[in-house]
Amino acid sequence: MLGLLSAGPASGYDLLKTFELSLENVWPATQSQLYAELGRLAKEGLVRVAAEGPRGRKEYEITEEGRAELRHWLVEVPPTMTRRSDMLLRVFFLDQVGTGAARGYLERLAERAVHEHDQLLGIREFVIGQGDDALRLYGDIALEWGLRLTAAQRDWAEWAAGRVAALEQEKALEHEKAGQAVAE
Amino acid sequence: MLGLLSAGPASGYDLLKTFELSLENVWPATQSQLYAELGRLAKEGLVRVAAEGPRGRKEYEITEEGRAELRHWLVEVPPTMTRRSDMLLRVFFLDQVGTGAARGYLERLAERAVHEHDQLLGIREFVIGQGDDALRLYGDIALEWGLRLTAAQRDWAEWAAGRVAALEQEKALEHEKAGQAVAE
DNA sequence: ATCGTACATTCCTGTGTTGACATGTCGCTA
DNA sequence: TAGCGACATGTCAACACAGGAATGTACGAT
Repeated sequence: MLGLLSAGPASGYDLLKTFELSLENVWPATQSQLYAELGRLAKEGLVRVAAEGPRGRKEYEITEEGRAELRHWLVEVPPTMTRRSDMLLRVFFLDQVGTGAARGYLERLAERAVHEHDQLLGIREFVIGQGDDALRLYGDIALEWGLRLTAAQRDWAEWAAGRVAALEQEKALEHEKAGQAVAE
Repeated sequence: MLGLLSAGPASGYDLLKTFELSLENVWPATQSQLYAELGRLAKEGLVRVAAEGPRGRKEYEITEEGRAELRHWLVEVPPTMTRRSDMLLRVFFLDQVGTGAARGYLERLAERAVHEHDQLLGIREFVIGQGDDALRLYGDIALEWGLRLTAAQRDWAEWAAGRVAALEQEKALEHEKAGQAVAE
């Protein structure tokens, strides 16, 4: 929120829209959180109510302290790598459902990755050439991350489905062999 | 937890160790959560206390209902893609700190990705050839995801740092030109 | 003039998550 | 045999988060 306000003053409602439209991919937030956080930030002096508009609108702006805190967070606080992926967690237990269903799961992951990749391409077309040099660059860099991630996800899921298919084949062969042995 | 118990009975303490050792990368959990969840699962009939050992040890085992629920979750509940990456969120606001610091941030991301990649390679060496066919396969698939993710992260961060460096150059040139114009 | 929609905020409930604290047992070894 | 370290479970307070309900205002179109 400090980041968004650093680009100019906005109300809680404005910020909410921004989260829904452009930031939901990297940091979803609900309105309860948002308004609560605005209050907290105001109490800490990192933001301030700059103006009150119609409909009880309170326009917030970032303070110098807030800007300093933002810069501090950006460069000095070590980023925490996102863990906790239920998509990956399931992979660990995929042996519980047999090779067929496991392969299906991985194939669906691949499809999904392709779908998300396409959506990101659409966004890129849409935002192309908007904003000034610096803003465009960093937006572009973030988008590129999504593009690479979804591409990697697709490749991986397809590769994994292939590995499972190989195991399936192997098992089928063994089974056949065992059947022959019994027949002899 | 149902997944872990599907491989055989274990106590809360055992599960805790497993989370710390092998699952912390995809799904960290604290002991308070763990014991609370075990109680909840027992109340719902998805797990059952199979035996009581020394030191008050309670060995849990998965029930048929639990196994069914696990299978249900694995194949029918749509996986939620992990969003919320503070690493990526920062990128959006990197124009607040200037090109130098921004480039530094991205370069550190690249280093970090290389480091994590190496750690995963170490884990792969360590676990190679453990477990039966199916278990090894799915563990391997999960590990491969980490490998590909960290590799993509490194490539991306290096590429992004390059883009920022280009912008830096461009700005320096403009500045120089402006200086010349003033001098003339 | 009025009615629907978008604007705008606040509060509430339930759940997930973390971290700390409390409590106690068993087995080994100095 | 005293004590340490690993084993083992349980509880609590604080906070983050999601979803929704309640409330009201202003603007634009018919």
